[in-house]
Order: sequence, then structure tokens, then C-alpha cells
Amino acid sequence: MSSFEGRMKEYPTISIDRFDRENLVAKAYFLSHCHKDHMKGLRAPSLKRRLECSRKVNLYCSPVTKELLLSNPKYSFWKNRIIMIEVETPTQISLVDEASGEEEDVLVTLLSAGHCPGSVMFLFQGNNGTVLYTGDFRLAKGEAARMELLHSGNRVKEIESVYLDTTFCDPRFYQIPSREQCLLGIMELVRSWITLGPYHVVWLNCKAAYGYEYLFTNLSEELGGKVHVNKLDMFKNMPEILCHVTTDHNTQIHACRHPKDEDFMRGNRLPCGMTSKNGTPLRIISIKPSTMWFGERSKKTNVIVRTGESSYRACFSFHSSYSEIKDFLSYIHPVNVYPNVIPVGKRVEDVLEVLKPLCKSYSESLQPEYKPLGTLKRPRRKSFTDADANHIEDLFDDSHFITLKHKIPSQQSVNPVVPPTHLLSGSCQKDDGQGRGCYNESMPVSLRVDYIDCEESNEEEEDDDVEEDESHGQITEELPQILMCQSETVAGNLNPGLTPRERSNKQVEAGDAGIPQWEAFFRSDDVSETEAGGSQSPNLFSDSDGDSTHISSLNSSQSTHISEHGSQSWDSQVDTVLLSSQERKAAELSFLTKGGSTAGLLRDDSHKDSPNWKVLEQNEPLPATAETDVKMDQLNVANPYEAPKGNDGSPSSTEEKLVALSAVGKADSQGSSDFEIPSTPDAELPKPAKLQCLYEKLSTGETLLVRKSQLP
DNA sequence: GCGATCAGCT
DNA sequence: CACAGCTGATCGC
Repeated sequence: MSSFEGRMKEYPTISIDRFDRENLVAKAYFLSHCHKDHMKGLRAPSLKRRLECSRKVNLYCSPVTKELLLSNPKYSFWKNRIIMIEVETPTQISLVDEASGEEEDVLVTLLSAGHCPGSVMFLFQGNNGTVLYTGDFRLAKGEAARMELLHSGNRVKEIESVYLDTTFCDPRFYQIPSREQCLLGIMELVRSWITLGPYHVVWLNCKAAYGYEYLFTNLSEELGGKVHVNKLDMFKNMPEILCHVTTDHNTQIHACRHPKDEDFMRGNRLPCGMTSKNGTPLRIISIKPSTMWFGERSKKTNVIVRTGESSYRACFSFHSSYSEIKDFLSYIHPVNVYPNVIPVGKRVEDVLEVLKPLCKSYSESLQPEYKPLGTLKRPRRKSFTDADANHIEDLFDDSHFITLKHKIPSQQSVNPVVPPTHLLSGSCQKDDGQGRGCYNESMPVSLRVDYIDCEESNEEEEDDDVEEDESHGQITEELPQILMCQSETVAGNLNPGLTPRERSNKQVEAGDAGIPQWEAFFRSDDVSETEAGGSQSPNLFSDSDGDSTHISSLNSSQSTHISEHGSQSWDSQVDTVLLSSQERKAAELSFLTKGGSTAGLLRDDSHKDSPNWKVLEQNEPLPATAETDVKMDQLNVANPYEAPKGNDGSPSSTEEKLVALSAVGKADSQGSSDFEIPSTPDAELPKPAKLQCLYEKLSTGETLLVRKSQLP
């Protein structure tokens, strides 16, 4: 939970996500997203009074946040005081001192935060420097590098301070399975259950908070049935969500709530009261999304864990993992960082100890950079690409070194960077309609889940999971121990109707101007993360099993069994759902054979606002990140708060990609074992200085080939 | 009666 | 366990 007090040092007359106490005198308010712990005081009488006297005080937020906020009548008094700002649209606002009439202009830019619908980060630029307030965020590795507006020309903006979501800034959360992997796991579990018959239903035990919508929409889209929810009026202007949820309880996927829902479940009853259909009792399983309940693990685990006869936990996180946080921060490389959250059991100093080394104030004092001709303003070694590395001797021609590493992988010389063309105020630069009129209408060909056997990979006993073992020890005895894994075709086919949703976006955009632009929260660069995340895993520094690439490597007690109560006949057919090392490798292989996705992916973004994200030069080795993108592109699960990508891709050379893969090499395997969370990663880490160096390299996506050569 | 706070519980 | 709440009890206004 956020412990941010509402104000930033640089702009103390602005209040963000806090509306009580000293914030009552703010000149402007900002709300990053619609979660209650970021809305403290927002409907207090004191603030209401303030609004009535101070006519120039407004609340700024994203269009989606405005919509969600005003869907609650308790906040309707804000109606005429909310100014929505489009995402990625730098907008100037005036901070007015109502007593003196003095004005101070600040440029604010909203950047998608990937936390929940409408969630954004705020980038402020003004007389007191550039600061970034992240709100709550879940951004995959490399995503900061894709944010055009965090850059100035071809380098990251000079950012004075970052107010950072540090919810999982704890090595225990070193790695959290990507959103796509979690979704995939849940999807397959749900699918395998509800396809058993019309009376097999799933209850998603989701907290009331916003943030699960993409789960609902993807499940609905993939599996063809709407998700039952208690309320949907808040989505009334969000067709992309609305069309996947329903208040009709006659469906197989439920996310409805009831104060006593857990009790209901024990009585084989859904929270909405359903217990049977046509006189036939329902067969209900519950899936409870949990953030790293998976916590600290010494062994690999699954994104889905069975916790009872008919209950499951699914890994799910609205917040960035430890490594994602560090990647983000090291890329931004601000002078200062302020944690918004102090994880339980930690102190501010503990968190800062992790974050400070990633800041300028620390790194530059520790190891001054060589700045040729005094022209460089920031350390250059941070931004190498693999291709750049080949030209490293060219010390004085550094312009191409300072590149948006992830964003413009190696083609700098081919497609010179053009500064962003965004202008102030309201211009919606995201004309992504053009050139993309062709939407893939093909609905998700229902997944052809070609299960293949895979070896059980984790024969060692998990000794820290009492709950699971206790809860169904006797059940697992009867259940088959086979882990079923998806073959490559699954990943290839997991390419749902994302484009239709995109089409919806367009329709909305084309429509009523008063309706928020949903791409603001469905917009996506891609779904990259896994491999990149893996590549920065602590195993880089250890000698972990290089072939442990199982996503679902779990022992019997952890495996995702699906069984009917009392009836085992079906069990072996649909056992575990998740991806195996083979699947993983298959994905890599498919990456190799299908080719072109990287180009497609990068180019796909070019429609949006960057003329630079062109087709990757085919003769250039791919940076690790690009490889990641490709893989996840093929998994092609929607990235929740951002727009789906088209699936087009131009052919590209298999050989070049082989180069990239081989460069990633064996350590890449760690990337694959996203769920292997070493208990004490720090134990094997190099010293801080070295660490920082490594992280900077990691953050820029250097492949392990490079990295290895620099390891002791 | 309402709001703030806290314990307890997902 | 950890996400982000909700409920109910208590206290003050």
C-alpha cells in the first residue's frame, strides 16, 4: 500500500493520490488510478469545501480513471472539476495561487502504468526540474525504453526525481511471472475445466479492485463465454470490457462477489447464488489470483497451484517485480529516487540501499564517467546495443551510443532518430488508425491445445509449501503425476482476437469525443518481458541449472490437477496446463522458424507515434530484448492495459536470430525458469559497484555473450 | 448519522 | 501472507 504522502519535493503545490491533511491546500490534484488507497481524502467534506471555495482547483487524471471515478456517485461532486488528460499527450497546466494570482506552468505527461485500467504515471516538467511519479505500476523489462515521452531526442530525459512504486522492491519478488504467463496458466486451467461440460464452472476469486479486467476479457475472448460480474455500469463506456462481462449468471466463468462468498463456495454455490443449472448441480472450481503467495521459493513453481480439491491459486501481480523495478529505475537513471511504498518488514533505508545505486547521484560519485570533450551529459556505457558494442572503439562518435536501446535496436544508422513530434495541449498524436484499417477479424480460433507429455522436472521435494501438501495430499495420491505441456502450436495459436478489440478501440475513438480513448489503457507496445526478465535473474550470478526452462516444473503436490470430485476417469486427460521446457524451447524454435515478428513488432509501434520504430535491420544481430518480444509475441497473449499488436511481420533471417539466441546462450535458460526464485539471490551477487554495472547492462538489454565476458 | 481509525479477514 | 479491499466496532463531532 502506498505510503506516499501526496507531495513531491520539486512541486509541493501539487498533490497526487492523497487528498487529506496538507494536501487540502494544493493548487492541483492528480489521481494516478482508481484504487482506494490512492484516493484517501478524495471525498472528504474538507476537500469538498475546498473545492467550493477554490474554483481553480482541479483534479487531473486519465480518461479511464475519470470514467471509473465518476461511476461512483460518491465522487460525482468532482464531475465539473476533473480534467482528463490523454495518455502520452504532454499537456501544460497552470498552478494558480488564488491569493496572489501568480501562476506557474507545468507540463504534465501521462504514461500508461499497466497497473489497472486507467492507471498512469505522471511526468512533470517545469521550473523545478523533471520528475516522474509512477503511481502503482507493472511494467515489463524494457518498457521504459519504449516510452517515447520519457525521452528527449534519442536519450532518456534528465530526470531529477522518481517517486517509485516499490511494492515488491524486495529480492523475494525477484521475479514474478509475466502477466502473459499468468494469464496463460489461468486460461488453460479454466479452459480445461469448463470444456468438461456445461455444468463445470469456474469462480475467479478476484478482489473487488480494478485490475482483473484483462483477465476477464481474455478469458472471454478465448473461451467464448462472458464473465459474470456483480456490476458493470462502470464499464458502460468501455465496450472492450463491456462485451466480455455480463450480469447474467448463466455462464461458466464467474467473478461475482458476495460478502460470504468463501462460505458459498464451500457449499458448492457461486457467490451469485447459483448452485445448479437445470436441476443439475454445478461443478465449481475456484481460482484465486494471488501475488506471489508464491513469495520466496527455493524451487521452481507453477503459476497455478492447487490448494484444495477444487481450489487453485494463480500467480498474478499488479505490480512490478524486484527486477522489473530495478530495470525501470536503472533505465530512467534519475538523480534521486523516493519509494512510494515500504514493503512490510522493511525500512526506507533498506529500499534505498537497493535503489540508490541505480541513481545518478550514486553512480556518478562512485565511478565518474569519462566524458569525451565534455559533451556527454550522462553515462554512455548504459546505452550500448550489441551492435554498438562492435563500434565501441569509436569513442568520439558517441551520438549513436546514446540510443533508446530497446526501442531502436540496432538500426540507428539506418533510421535516424527523429525527435517526438508531440505538441502541447490536447493533440492526440496517436493516429494509429492510419495504415491499420485492416483488422484481423478472425476470432480466436479456439486453441488447439496439443498437449504433449513432458518430463516431470522437479523431483526434489518442496519443503516450504505446507499448505498445498496438506490441503490435498491425499488427492494427489490418486491423481496422475503426468504433467501435460503445451506444444509449440499452442503458443502459435494463442493469438486471440486481439485485433477485434483494437477495432473496438478505433470505433470508440472515432465516436463520441466525450468518451475516453480506451487505447489509453489497452494500448500496448507488446508483451515482452519474459526472457528479458529472466536474463536479469539472479541466476546470472550463479550456476543454476542451465536447462531448467520449465515454466511449470513442479512436483506432484503442486501440479495443476483437474479432477472431478470422486471421479478420476478424466483426470489424466487434463492435468497440468502450463508450459514446459519443451514448450519453451518450442517457442524459441518457432521464433526461429517463423521469423519476422520482431520487425513486425517494432514496426507495429511505429504507427503510433514514433517514426523511428521501423523494421529491424535484418542483418543486425538482435538484442536480447527483441528476442523476448518475439517470443511473447508468439505467445501472443494480450497485454492488458495496452493495445494489442497486429500479427504482421516481415520475414527476416533465421540466421541472424540464431545469432541472437546463441548470444543469449545458456544463461537464457534462467529467463525461462521464471518461476524459479532463488531464495537468496543476493548471496551470490557481485559487489555493489559491479552489480550496478551489471544492472545497467542488463537494463539496456545486452546479451549474455557480452555480459559473460565481463563477469569475473 | 457520518467520518476516521483500527482490528480482523479475506 | 504480501495485490486491495470490506465489515464491524469504537470514538468523536
